[in-house]
Amino acid sequence: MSPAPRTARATARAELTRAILDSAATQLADIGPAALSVRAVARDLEMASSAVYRYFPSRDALLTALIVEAYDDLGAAVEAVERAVRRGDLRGRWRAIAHGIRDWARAHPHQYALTHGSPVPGYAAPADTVVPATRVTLALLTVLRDAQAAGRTPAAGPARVSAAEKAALGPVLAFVDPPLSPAFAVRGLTAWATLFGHVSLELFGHMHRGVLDYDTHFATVVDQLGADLGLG
Amino acid sequence: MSPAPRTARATARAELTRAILDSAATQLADIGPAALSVRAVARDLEMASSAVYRYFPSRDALLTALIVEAYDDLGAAVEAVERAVRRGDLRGRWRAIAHGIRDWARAHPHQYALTHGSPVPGYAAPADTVVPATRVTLALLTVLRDAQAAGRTPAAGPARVSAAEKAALGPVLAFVDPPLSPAFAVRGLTAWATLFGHVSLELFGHMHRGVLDYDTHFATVVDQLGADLGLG
DNA sequence: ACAATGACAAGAGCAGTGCTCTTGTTTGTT
DNA sequence: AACAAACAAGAGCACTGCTCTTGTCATTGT
Repeated sequence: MSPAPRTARATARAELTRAILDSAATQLADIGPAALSVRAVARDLEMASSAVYRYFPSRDALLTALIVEAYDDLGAAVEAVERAVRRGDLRGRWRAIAHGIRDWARAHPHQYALTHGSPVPGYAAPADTVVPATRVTLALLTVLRDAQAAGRTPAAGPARVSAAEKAALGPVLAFVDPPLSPAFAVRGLTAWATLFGHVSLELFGHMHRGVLDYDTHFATVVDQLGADLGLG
Repeated sequence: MSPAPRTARATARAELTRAILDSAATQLADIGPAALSVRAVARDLEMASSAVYRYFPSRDALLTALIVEAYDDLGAAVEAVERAVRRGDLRGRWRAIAHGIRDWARAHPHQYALTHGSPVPGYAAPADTVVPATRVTLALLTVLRDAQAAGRTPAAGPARVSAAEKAALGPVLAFVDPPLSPAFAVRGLTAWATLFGHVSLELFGHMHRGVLDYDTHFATVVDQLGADLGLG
């Protein structure tokens, strides 16, 4: 993370690192994470496979870099569509985030599988990935915070949240400032799970193809969740 | 699927097939699906790797068999806990199903990843898997049907379901008899997505470890969904 | 009872993988 | 100019899924 001197060698290294990532990203989008091969990347760049290991110490490290990029790409996409909505239009912002997630996932199924599918076996997501992974969660929580600040309250649901659950929520409440009320947080986390559950079930082929019109149904669910959250 | 003659050869084949599946299942639970190796299975059974291919034409076929077994295992586990609840206790049945899914997933994380995680790359789930995959969905829909028959109605949510959404729901309504009302189906599908979304986010490490007490929070969410469904 | 047929196990082998080690070259620093 | 670090390339190891060939056994038809 140091500024890296602008020597010929340093710029060459930076360029090659990017080239490796780009080639890997292309392969990832084409054939999926498990079939990603450092030898194939090396072939694509017309270099020796052993040379790639000078830039990424292992295949997993390369995969990790791709995961970080995917999270960032998703985060940027969601933030972009959400930013385009008038601040006061809480329902619109919620809709933008929800559909933004699904649209991105459908456009980048392999990346979505990498970030939100089963973790690559024998591979534990390193710390580098958690910060970029937070971006869309933060966008969602921010909308909830604004809703709370605007005096909205979750429409339905158990009136009061048990003390145990309040404790269970813990630091989640303080992810935004001012902190979320437990009731809002519970509904918010539920909506979050519903969103990703829906996208996962759709993308991973669990909603029997042809039996359901995803576009329509997802829109219905999103609006329902929005209503549950008291956004409109 | 033919009754298979009871010759010495046939029984030997059946036994070896089972032995292969058992060894593969053990490996799967240990090291995950991607690391599952037919050569390792062959080593475990002290046979030539090429001999395994006489029983399963490819590694994917072996994986498919394991997926079917996993779905059946999950289905059986959920049905077992649900059956233990008094029929009239709709909320209890719902809770049993929900917690049954999560408990099974936590006890068999690799199997869960196989069934509900990202599909193994370059691998499309064949038709054999869809029937066993339906078991838990059917259990959930049956509870909803019974709730509907008992006069319950979804607590919250948009009063009426749009015509487009009714059409989108399509055959899902008729999965049980008598068919589900659209309002119930929407809520039910949403709850279904929330359930699996929650379990996936928890198991795949997206809910920041330590920040949330899963046991308590999941119970809260389940009860909230139950209330949304009008089950108590 | 015998011979033909099919199922089977085993081994060698191919093409591919991640990764390491060694060798020789280029670049940047003192 | 001298030295050290960074680099590319190649060979090689151990592994993978899978195929093909060879030889053996059980089952079946005559």
